[in-house]
Amino acid sequence: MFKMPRKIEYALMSLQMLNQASLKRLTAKDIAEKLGIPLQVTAKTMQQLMNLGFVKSQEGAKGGYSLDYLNTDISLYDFLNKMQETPSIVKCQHSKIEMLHNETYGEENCEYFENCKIKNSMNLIQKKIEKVFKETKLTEII
Amino acid sequence: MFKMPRKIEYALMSLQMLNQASLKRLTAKDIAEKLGIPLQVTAKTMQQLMNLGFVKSQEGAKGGYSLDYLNTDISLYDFLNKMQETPSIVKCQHSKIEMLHNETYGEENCEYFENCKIKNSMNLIQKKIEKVFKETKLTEII
DNA sequence: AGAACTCGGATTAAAATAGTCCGAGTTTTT
DNA sequence: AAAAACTCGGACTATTTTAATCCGAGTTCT
Repeated sequence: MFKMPRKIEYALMSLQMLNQASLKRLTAKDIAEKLGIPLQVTAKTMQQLMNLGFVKSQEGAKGGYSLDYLNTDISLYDFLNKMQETPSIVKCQHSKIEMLHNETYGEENCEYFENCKIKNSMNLIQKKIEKVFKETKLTEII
Repeated sequence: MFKMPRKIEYALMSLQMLNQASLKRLTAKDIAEKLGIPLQVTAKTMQQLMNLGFVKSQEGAKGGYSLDYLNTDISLYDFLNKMQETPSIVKCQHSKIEMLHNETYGEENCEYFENCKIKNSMNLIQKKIEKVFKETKLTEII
């Protein structure tokens, strides 16, 4: 349990490679081959990173991706959020996070919410987990 | 991401209810109805908790379950392990944990292991997550 | 014009998770 | 002794989530 989605791993590994390449541009193919990740998957990942502003892209021949250093100085927590991933150990915690994103979830997101006697404890753990991700900087990883 | 399996939630909620019932025995049906969890699922959960020694069972009419206080004084981390759940944020971390259980996994459990440049950072985060679960006692939750 | 790229929607495959079914055994009650 | 009220546990099915692929289109360099 508690596995990160592969798309997050792919994103982090790709960002790391771009960071090491410094100003040099790398194509999705370059990255895919060096890491051993399927090209199509890498391409998709790069596009998402592009849309979120973590990398800059250059289309066409001689094109490729380079790191956008301006936007990498954030916490892993914020990075995950931007990648549409929210670390939430139980459903009722997830709904709280989603609400920040203006989704229409209530705490009743969990069908057991009313009779649940462990939610306070879960909330405590949730906070500690969040703390770990908030304390970790993206730049420490890549 | 990072959701706990429902079977863990069910187990914790059930243990909490048994704890509150103190010495009184509760049937799977009692627990299922009060919590709103399907009976079959609750029954399965209770059996697992029984096999692991967290609860004592009495078969037949007037039977049911009661908490085995002797075995509840452990960390949430150990509880999860016994329930066959290992909090591991990435595959290569998971393999390490599995090895403690004498499974035949290597670090190559992850196909990207060799070229992966983020595994050290992931390991650091993994350790912090583990710490949270090791510091939390089962008795604090139930 | 052609080669080498990125863009992004749509689809499909695979895996993990959750829930159900059902026959059997045990203990109390009538 | 039979019925009722339970637990036991294997096998199965459904659902959801996650991962991977397909493919037509647009951009830039040579």
